[in-house]
Amino acid sequence: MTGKLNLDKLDFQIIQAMVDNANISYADLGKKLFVSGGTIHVRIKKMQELGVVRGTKFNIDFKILGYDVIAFIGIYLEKSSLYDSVAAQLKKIPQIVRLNYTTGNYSMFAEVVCKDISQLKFVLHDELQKIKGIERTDTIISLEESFSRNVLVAENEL
Amino acid sequence: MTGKLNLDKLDFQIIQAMVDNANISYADLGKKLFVSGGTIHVRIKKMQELGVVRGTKFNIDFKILGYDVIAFIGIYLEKSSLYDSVAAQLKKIPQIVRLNYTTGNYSMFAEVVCKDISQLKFVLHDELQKIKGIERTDTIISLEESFSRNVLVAENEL
DNA sequence: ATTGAAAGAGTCTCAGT
DNA sequence: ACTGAGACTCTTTCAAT
Repeated sequence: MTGKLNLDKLDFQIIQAMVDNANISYADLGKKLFVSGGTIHVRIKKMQELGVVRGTKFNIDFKILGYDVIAFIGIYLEKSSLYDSVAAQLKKIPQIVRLNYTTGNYSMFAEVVCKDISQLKFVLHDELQKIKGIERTDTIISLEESFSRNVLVAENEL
Repeated sequence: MTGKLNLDKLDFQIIQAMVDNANISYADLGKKLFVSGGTIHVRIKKMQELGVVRGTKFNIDFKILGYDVIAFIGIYLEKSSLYDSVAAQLKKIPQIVRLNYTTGNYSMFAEVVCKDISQLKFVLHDELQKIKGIERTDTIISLEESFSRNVLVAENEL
């Protein structure tokens, strides 16, 4: 699936430099990596065409905005064939920001972001209980996020 | 903590427009929101000063790069006072991209991103077993990510 | 493939409202 | 607080290597 991407050291260096902060200019990044700004541009264009670079995103501090309650919900389904139907219903709940189909302790695993505990309670007691096909759920509340980072791409290639 | 942020409808509209794709220009975004490009600029500058907007990030498709094995690890500690020491050791494992201190089924909850199952096996069997203070772990492997999105900011304010 | 420079587009500032 | 225009910086293209 990954096909022949043929990325070299410079490509990975560009990804590493921009993945957490894309504010540096091509000219400055070129200086840092000992190539011209034009080369940085060509490489990024190539990676966009390959689909490796999808674009840029705003980096928002949701905590400051008041969204500081994070919880994980492990979901047991009555039958695993109910996955698609339950997933569609979970997607309608805006506080659920991520959903994975999993193997191990749970059939599905969701991440929830809320403004406060009462909103979380609402999601768990009101929204989730409405959904048919869920046998039971385990709630894991995050008291603190120790760290969150991107996978370090090409540890070996550099 | 969140203090008086005093963000209005326009600020939230800007966040919503830029959080998933920050490539639109201030002039074009201004047209869409019926204000001038200069106003968009002032608002974003204000939100950067407030710390709400941290900057921009490259949006990378890690799956295309070959990082397509995602797993979650629930960790039981021997004593919860070991949290800081265990967290410091987990941070040294590059495949662990996120760690939360949790209440509920587990003491800690980690997310792992690997290139393949054998790399995951290495993290679980070799790296994790070395760490003192971990009683046992549950591994939840993601077979498929149904969706992943940002929290919808200010559902009520808009 | 990379470079350096020119053209085009975007950001940033500011005087006026 | 918003606007529009000018100054400035960055991106993008391209001929030359």
